[in-house]
Amino acid sequence: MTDVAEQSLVAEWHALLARHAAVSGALECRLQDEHGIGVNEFETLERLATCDRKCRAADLTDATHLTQSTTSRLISRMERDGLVERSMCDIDRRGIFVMLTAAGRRLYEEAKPTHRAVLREQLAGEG
Amino acid sequence: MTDVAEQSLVAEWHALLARHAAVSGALECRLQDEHGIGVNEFETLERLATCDRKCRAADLTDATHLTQSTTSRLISRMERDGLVERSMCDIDRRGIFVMLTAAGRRLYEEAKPTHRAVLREQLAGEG
DNA sequence: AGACGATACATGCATGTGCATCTAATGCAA
DNA sequence: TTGCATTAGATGCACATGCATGTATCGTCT
Repeated sequence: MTDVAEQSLVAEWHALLARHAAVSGALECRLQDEHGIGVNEFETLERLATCDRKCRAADLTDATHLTQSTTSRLISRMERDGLVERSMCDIDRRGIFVMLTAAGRRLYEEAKPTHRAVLREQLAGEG
Repeated sequence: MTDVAEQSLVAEWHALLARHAAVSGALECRLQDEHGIGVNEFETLERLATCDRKCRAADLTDATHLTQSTTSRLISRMERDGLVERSMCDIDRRGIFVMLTAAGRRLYEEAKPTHRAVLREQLAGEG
């Protein structure tokens, strides 16, 4: 690999880092300020809202790119805040289902326009 | 904005999230396993190595997309591990200079091929 | 010179994170 | 059926992170 090719690879990585930092930072601020949730909470709400209201914990791990343990605690925090509920998974009693509460669905609907607006601002003309 | 345009915006964001998670996750693993450092440590080493060996703390904050306090602690950890040194900044006594030690420079040179290899694997054919 | 807001960095504190591990349930094999 | 490796999720622990704030210095204005 030539030096110039390597440099462009590094530049691409730095661009990816910068874009991720910009978008997730902006989302984090706006979602926190306007709705009191973070990016991971929003992604979790969205996944649950578009998943027939019933979702395994492992599905949420995939959706958020977090680890299994972090997902477990995220669910706990959201449960504490009344946004989701855990329920026993009858087909596999090791697992759990996570479901949106009414408050969780309401918060998702409220936060969604903010989320989309930030994406429009941050990703404008770069698709 | 049409629904389809909104969906593509969301898809673009999710693609960015996935790419970031894949590349930074792979870098984190490989750099940790093979050299005992994380992505932020590597970016800091690289910045210092390509910056005439002298850098203000604030410059490192920019390079890593971290906050100021996190950067301060990152420098502390790297100083504890013998990779960098803090020195008084004579032109502005509020600030500090951060410099690579010989060990820090050696570690950077060792880790750089790993870093580039992971970028090649992860970013292949997507530039 | 003296006062005051701005800037650079450090730090106390609460919280988020991953790793390793634990428990319980599953599936498969003997 | 019993035994054992595997899987789902919870949790103890150490550590990283950000926010708010503290300290010292700088620059400017009077």
